[in-house]
Amino acid sequence: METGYTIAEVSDITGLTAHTLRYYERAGLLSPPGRGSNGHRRYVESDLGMLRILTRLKATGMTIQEMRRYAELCRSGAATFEARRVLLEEHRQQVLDRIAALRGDLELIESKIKFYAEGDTRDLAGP
Amino acid sequence: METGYTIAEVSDITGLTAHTLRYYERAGLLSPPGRGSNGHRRYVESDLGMLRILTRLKATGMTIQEMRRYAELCRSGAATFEARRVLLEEHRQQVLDRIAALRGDLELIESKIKFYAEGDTRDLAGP
DNA sequence: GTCCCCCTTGGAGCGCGCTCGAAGTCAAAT
DNA sequence: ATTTGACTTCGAGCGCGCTCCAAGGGGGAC
Repeated sequence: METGYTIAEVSDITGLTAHTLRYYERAGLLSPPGRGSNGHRRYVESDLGMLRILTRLKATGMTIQEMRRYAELCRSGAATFEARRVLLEEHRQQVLDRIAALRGDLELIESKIKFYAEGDTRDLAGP
Repeated sequence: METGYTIAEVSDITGLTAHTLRYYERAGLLSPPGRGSNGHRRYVESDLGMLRILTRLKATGMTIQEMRRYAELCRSGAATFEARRVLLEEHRQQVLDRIAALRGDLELIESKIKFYAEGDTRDLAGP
């Protein structure tokens, strides 16, 4: 038995398809993993750690480009800790801003819901 | 002077390009507006009202397909008030769920920020 | 041997939501 | 009369993030 995880195992663990995992590698989000004696990819724990944070970044709206930038910093060693922190803090702020914007957008939607709930035929700007 | 707004005026008001406004019409989000004597589109207040809600729906992640469904209900008259309310309430819940998910995703990102801020070289799962 | 299944690569294709370009019409200004 | 400029239609093109396909290899079970 070889050490590490096959692409299928990582797919099961992360919920990403094998196709997507190879795509992430091509896109520079994931450093090319080692290979087993049969030439198949063998992923290790740190790959899983990277995928965990990448999926959170993606879920919060980070683009592939920005994720690549983060991944590049990670590959450049501990000297980039500060740059990574800054990058993540900027992203954090963007997410907070987006949550605030969503709340604002919800207000109009909720006023519309109220309008429909009241069956209010008075004028409230058509649709 | 003809009544209503030209496509350029609506573009200015909404921030959507004229191209996008025509696209929304093609896509069934906006009922075809009236035309001036020169054949140009003349938008009216209710079109602006529709665009206001559409932009909020879009900003909160609704797809064009779903917006078309809403627009179709709007075109079908007051009998669809209840259906529109249900549609908007379902969307509202999805947005609330998404906000909650974003908050959850932020937690991992923030733990990572903390890790980098402390320059903590102890093991905390690699990248 | 010969199934079967998982893996490999390279490259094409897709759905979304625009975005743009070409070619033409019309009205007002010069 | 010509130029300018805003509008019209139709259809193609684009960037993103996958998603899928074809063709092939390697290894275990029977």
